[in-house]
Amino acid sequence: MHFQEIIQTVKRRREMLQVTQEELARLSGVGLRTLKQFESGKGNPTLQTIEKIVDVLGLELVLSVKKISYATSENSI
Amino acid sequence: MHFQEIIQTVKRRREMLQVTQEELARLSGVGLRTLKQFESGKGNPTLQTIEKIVDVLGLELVLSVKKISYATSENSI
DNA sequence: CCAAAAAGAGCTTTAAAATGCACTTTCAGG
DNA sequence: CCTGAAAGTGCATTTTAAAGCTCTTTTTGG
Repeated sequence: MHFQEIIQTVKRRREMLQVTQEELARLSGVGLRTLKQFESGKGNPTLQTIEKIVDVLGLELVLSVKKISYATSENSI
Repeated sequence: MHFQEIIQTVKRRREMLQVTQEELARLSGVGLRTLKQFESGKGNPTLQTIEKIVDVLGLELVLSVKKISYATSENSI
């Protein structure tokens, strides 16, 4: 899952749960500025920061074996 | 997947592939010191740094919905 | 339409990550 | 056993993340 995909997933999840950035920041104990930077793709947060954020969203970061991507067809998840 | 689990997974994968820390550092373009810090649990790398490392190991970071953990039985993966 | 909420963005300071270098300790194989 | 390789660790410097504050722009709902 590329960086951008992680960002989009987090953002969508937050919107789906109807949580504002400010609320998520507060609930996760992460700075609002940090969250904004992350969601806008301008940040590069540490693992611990990301874990805090995704935890509140009921998500988790998982390591898995990379999916094989075929040259011609890039089937989205 | 908690921080520690991610660390252990990366380390095990590296060992499984019989790659030294030095080689992995080189192949991933991450500093050797950074990798060592990470594997020893003393570092807290950024998302981009982690992605570089796991990429070389044929792994990827994925966001998934958190698994429900039952109170009494903590079944490992 | 309008006002409040939410998101976007600039700025600055502090803390921490990244990393090269050198040295020590542990491990593995001959 | 011994030696080289690999891993562990201290240190210092540079770069970057974290985050609070403020202001601007966009969005939303009445």
